[in-house]
Amino acid sequence: MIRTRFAPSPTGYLHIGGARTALYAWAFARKHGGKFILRIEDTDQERSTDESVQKILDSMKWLGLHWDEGPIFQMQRVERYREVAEELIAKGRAYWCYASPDELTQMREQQRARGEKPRYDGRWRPEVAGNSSPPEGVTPVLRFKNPDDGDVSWLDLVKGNITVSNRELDDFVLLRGDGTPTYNFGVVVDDHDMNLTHVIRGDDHVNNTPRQINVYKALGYVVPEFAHVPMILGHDGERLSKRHGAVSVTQYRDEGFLSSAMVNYLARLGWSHGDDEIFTVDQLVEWFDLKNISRSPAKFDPAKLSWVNAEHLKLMDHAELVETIKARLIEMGINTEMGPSLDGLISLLKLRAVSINELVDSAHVFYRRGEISAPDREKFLTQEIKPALARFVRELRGVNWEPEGISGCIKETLKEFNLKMPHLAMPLRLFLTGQTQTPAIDALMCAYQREDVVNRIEKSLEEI
RNA sequence: GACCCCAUCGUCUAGAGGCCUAGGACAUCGCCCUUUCACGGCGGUAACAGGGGUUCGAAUCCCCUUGGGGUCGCCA
Repeated sequence: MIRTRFAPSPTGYLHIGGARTALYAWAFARKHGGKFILRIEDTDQERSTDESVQKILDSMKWLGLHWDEGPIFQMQRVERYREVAEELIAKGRAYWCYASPDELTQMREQQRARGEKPRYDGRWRPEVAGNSSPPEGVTPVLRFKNPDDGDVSWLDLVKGNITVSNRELDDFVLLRGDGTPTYNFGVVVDDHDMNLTHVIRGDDHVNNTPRQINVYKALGYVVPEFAHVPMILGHDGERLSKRHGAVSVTQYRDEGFLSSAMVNYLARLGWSHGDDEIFTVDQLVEWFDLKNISRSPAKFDPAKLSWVNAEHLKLMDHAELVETIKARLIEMGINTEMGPSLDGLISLLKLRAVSINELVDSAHVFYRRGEISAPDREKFLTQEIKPALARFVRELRGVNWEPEGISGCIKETLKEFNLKMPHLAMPLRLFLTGQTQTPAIDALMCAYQREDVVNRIEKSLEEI
């Protein structure tokens, strides 16, 4: 049984990069009929907040990344980490270190000054410190006794073979002064206890993996499979962060993006299934394979996300879309009964919109009597076209209320008065919406009730 | 600086030695459709980072260079 997890730290919102990693772990579990577990890594008491937990949960639910177990909070498992720590001490693979933070900072500065890689020098290893007595007033941390020689290597399911020399690793902290576990320790205990078979996580953890593998081995645990997913970069080629604009998942939701489009775009960013661009969540699950995850980092492209969203808008269930827009319009205090049929209107507008918000914006002008601007009035509503409009509205009463019928009526009037299309179409657009940019005038008029259109034109004519 | 990883159009990618005169998508440009704005249709510009090998043959394998990303915390 395949078991994967997503293990965010609740120190902010769920961003695009984290969401993609979660998506891959989720899709992999679903594809293989396994379980997907959510774990909250809240051992950093300073920065973790309940608010962040809620934001992350909300984002995942919105994306449809439902978890089978959890959320499991690490802070509720501190006893367990202590227990495993004791085990490590008993095995001679962990020891207490009394070096103060200042002392360590100084040590690293000196190493850097010498051009060396900053690393703990093992000054409190039993064989180094001997029986020297601990200094007063320092609460010790527990350190892992890393092997001195040899290599650590694993077959990464995304990146292939990776090897790191133990000489590059130092004795990292397992337990902080306050007894809470550090990331590299908690992760191993949890991933083992939760029977995870595949650890799918961000690229930034590649360097932590050899340390963790050493802990697995020291404890006699089975080492899981690892798959390190490359980061998502901003347009400038640097790691995606707040200064790159919208990077939180919920922000895209609030801007009117569809979760199906978000999932589609995120999945496609750094993963491929041939030339397929637009697909559903079900297709993603069916097609998903770690082998097809790209090994290099990808740049986030908002323009393509917009295109994907527009495509999903067209694909989405129409009735559901209409309901969504209707709810939003009602929220704005707009009565959708007074005006064109929303169903028909959305059919026209959704072909040109990128997001739900844009659709709401473009739809709402059809339900309020838009003021015609002075320049538009002067340009399009001239005395010359008044007779043509008067004639047109009379004819309108008798036409077949279909785009073809209306269009025929427009053309006949144009011919009779020797006018061009804009002479009629622009005033009609203004009468109905106050706007000059609308969908095709015949289809648009058809979305309204005939009586409504006739009344509006007649009333407007009086004002010319 | 040290270590790890990566490298095909501006961007996301297809490509697992001959199917590649390198395909698709977004973006961009042009034309058509439309006497509104879009959508749509058609077409164009545009890439194997460089240098060495291996091979009858290399975008695909190896090495070096260059470039990019990541990591070096009592953050995760």
